Amino acid sequence: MARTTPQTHGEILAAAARRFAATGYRGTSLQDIATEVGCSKAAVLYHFANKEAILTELMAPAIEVLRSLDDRIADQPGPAAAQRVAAEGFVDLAVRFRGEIALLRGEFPELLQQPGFAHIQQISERLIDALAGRPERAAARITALVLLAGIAETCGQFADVPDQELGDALLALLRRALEPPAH
Amino acid sequence: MARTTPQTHGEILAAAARRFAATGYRGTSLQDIATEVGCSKAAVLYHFANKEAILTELMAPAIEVLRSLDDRIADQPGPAAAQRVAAEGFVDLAVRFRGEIALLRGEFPELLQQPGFAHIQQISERLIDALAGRPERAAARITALVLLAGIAETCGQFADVPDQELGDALLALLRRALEPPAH
DNA sequence: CACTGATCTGACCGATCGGTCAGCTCTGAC
DNA sequence: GTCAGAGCTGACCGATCGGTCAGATCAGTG
Repeated sequence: MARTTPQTHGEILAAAARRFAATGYRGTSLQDIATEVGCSKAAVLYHFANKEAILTELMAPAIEVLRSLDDRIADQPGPAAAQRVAAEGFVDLAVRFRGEIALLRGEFPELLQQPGFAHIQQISERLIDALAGRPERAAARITALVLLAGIAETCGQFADVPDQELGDALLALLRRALEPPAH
Repeated sequence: MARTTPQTHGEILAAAARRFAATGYRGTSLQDIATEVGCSKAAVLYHFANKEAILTELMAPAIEVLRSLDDRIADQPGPAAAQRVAAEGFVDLAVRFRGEIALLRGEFPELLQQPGFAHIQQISERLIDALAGRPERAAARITALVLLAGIAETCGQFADVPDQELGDALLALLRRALEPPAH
């Protein structure tokens, strides 16, 4: 019965990803994950300090890319370049990590308030400003927020669309919808 | 101590709306609502059959408008007219009921699967097809879904924006972003 | 006055949650 | 052969959840 394999850690991650995608983070219990893996709930908590640690590890790669996108946007010389980099970078992020993003489906607000994700909210703010181009205009901010939230909320549903096709469609949408920055 | 007023029903509804808006449907317990009202949890369940019944009653007006919009879309002679009616009707719905929609923030997927909201999902499907204009094209469907989800997810955050301004911004966004139907 | 029905309460229920803990088993090093 | 430690288990914990129930309170009616 006892597992001699130290790969349980990875199996738990994979099982958690499947369960989170199916029923959400809150809607998935540690027992659900344990059952999917075929081990006890205590075994899950042997490999991870707590439930949030599983989510944090699953999201780590996506968060790292988001953080580097934030840096790249800050390095741009002007709002026009920042908007272009933000749009392309965010679409790339959404397409590449749409599986991971889907795990958070419908739980962004709550999860972003957890201690481990506090800085994500600030990055999102800057991303919205960059996308808006003219963040002082309410309409521009509304546009950027709708598009950001819409892509984040739905990209996980397009698991069967090829990366290239999805990326092209989203980028075309952003180019049509976003308002160009001033001057 | 005992309330002689039969207006508790309304007070519970108002309190539930506040709590749902603050912490979401799942994140709000019957005890939370009772505390906000200043009565016992049992009193809440005296006025409502169960927790879902509170949400159902809160959402009833918005759902009724959504249903009538669905009918109006079906009555249109062609895809171009259907797209126009869908866009204008959905924006109007989102603006007028952005308070109610905010209650569902981040819980659409789970809540739509509850028995009382089963038909909403089918209406949403038809709304997306109408907005897409050319639903046979993947890119058009992606665009429509992103915009629909984005507006639904964010409109509750614009409580301080006047109806007119928010409606204009959203409608302008849809007109820029949606692809015209074939003919 | 007695009675009724609407309103509301506190105590309680079973289920489930995230998390803890003592201890078992097996493997590899010495 | 012995021992340490990694991996894992089942039993258990306190908290919280939605929901139930018997009964208290009170207004209105006759």
